[in-house]
Amino acid sequence: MSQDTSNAPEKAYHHFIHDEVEADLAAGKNAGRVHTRFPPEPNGYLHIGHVKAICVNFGLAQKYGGKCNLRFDDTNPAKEEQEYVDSIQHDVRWLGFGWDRLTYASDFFEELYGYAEHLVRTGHAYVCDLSAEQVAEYRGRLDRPGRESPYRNRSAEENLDLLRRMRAGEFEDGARTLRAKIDMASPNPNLRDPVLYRILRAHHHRTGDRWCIYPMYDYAHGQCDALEGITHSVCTLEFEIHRPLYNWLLDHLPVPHRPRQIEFARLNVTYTVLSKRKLLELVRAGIVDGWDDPRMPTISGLRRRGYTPEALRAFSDGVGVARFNSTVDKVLLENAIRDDLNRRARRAMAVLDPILVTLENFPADKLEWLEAVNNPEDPAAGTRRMPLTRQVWIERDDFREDAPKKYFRLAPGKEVRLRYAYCITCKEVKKDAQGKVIELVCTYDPQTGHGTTPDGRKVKGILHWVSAEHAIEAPVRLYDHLFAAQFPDDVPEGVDWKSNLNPKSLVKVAGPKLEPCLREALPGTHYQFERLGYFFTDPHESKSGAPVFNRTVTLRDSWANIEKREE
RNA sequence: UACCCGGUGGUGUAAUCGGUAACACAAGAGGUUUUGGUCCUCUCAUUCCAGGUUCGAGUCCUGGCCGGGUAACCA
Repeated sequence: MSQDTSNAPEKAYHHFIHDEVEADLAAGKNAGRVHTRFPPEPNGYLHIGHVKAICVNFGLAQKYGGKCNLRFDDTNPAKEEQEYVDSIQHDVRWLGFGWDRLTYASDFFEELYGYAEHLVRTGHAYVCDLSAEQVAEYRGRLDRPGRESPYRNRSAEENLDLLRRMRAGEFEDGARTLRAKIDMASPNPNLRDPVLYRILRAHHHRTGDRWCIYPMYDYAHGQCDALEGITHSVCTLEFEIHRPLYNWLLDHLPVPHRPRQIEFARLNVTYTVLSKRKLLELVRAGIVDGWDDPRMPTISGLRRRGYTPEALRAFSDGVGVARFNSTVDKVLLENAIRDDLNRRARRAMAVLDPILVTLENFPADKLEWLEAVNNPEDPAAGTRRMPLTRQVWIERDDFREDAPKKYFRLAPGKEVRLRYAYCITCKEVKKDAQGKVIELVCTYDPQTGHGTTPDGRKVKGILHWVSAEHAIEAPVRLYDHLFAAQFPDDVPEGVDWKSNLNPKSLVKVAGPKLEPCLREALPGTHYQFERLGYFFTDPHESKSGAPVFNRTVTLRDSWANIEKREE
């Protein structure tokens, strides 16, 4: 099992599945083996919810010196595609995990079919001629028992003949099914003679047109687990009610091994949706720019946004594993990436909404190079030099004509420091015809280099800036969460969940002014734009010498909190 | 309305055989700081309710209340 260890070791954590596994180990089960599997259906891209499932399954294998398979649950050819198979493998690897075996449920179609004949021969399954609607009707309701199918008591010989003819393609799609013979009165609907095989003429991404009958998830999953030697089949809570069927099948089949299903609560995160159906809808409707749009909660979207495998894994470990459905605050995800990038991202200056500052006592022909630290958290990152000239850009938000009480940035008559450079005092405000501030005339104090002041006066405000003469421009995209509502799914009857989309989830910055060193930013590089946030050069759209910056996440902004509170 | 599962601070998780509520994030207060970032310190719950067993209950029992899941020839 491979794992990226480029970062600090992740904190050890413990959850109830560890207890279960350890109890099995202590009881001497499975000859001390631990073997899990991550079983995605290749019908969409993996998202942050899968990150948790991946970390749990591969994590279990790592912790107990076991193995973990990647298994594609491809029993429904109508929905599954090779594109998804490829993206899933790529995402799992990128997250830092390597599987023991790569399998497909379809690898076992022949064995699965053999087991079906076994069930027929032993009188535990029958071919049913009821239509889908009739099956549903015969199944009864949640609070009412079902009725037995009139085909339930066919002889084993007849069933075997019909099953073989189903496989041979003698019947129309949907004409018959193979059903387990269990209990139509069971309070658990999964046990009311569940369908095991359906007739479906669809081209399968791996088996092509070899089969016209396909096993249902419930029938395939446990048997695949058994055939792969899986010891702990970890899945989400909604499969809990399927466990009796999972066990019933294993009880009635000559499987080589006995796996065990354990369920945990799937992950939910605020300000996003995590259902594949909805994500697909966003992609198909063109609301986002594909599965890897940086606003998508998909692994590929997060990657393009600038999230790192380490941050995603740390987030996953941090949310814990339990049997209680909960929704995690998205700030946990944001903090995970801030924490990681704080340590590794190089700093640079970028002014996104510029105002021109003219330093009236700075000679027009003077150019001064100032040393700036690349990463205060990592001395090995070294330093760089920034050019200072008579005119510089500063952030519009760093100037107020009428400064609020606790505002210690620039205002008329006030003094601030230009980071790594000198202290400046605002002398004059120039506006255009509409009253918009277009230029600030300031003086600089040449005695205030290197963070000092000659008289020891405190200058609290520190601004990022870029030389107007040297600034470069490049596309900068500010991403925010895709939905404006904390729980986008939570809409009243008849209201479209898409009405909760955040209209400002993507803002393209008009004329950013960037520090010249950023021109050389390579695709796929993390930066911190000081005082603003972490940015990532888009791996697809950046070209050498022409970077495109995606905002991964803003920096924590305690000033914004103060200002909000003061209102 | 049936069956199954669950309920610990604002959020998410902890708490060996029942032994006297921990951690992270958020929020608030303060300190350090040439990023209002980072970092450091402090503050913030009698564990859904009611009974019961016990020297002792978040952990066990009973009854309520609340939440989630389940009626695809989807996974």
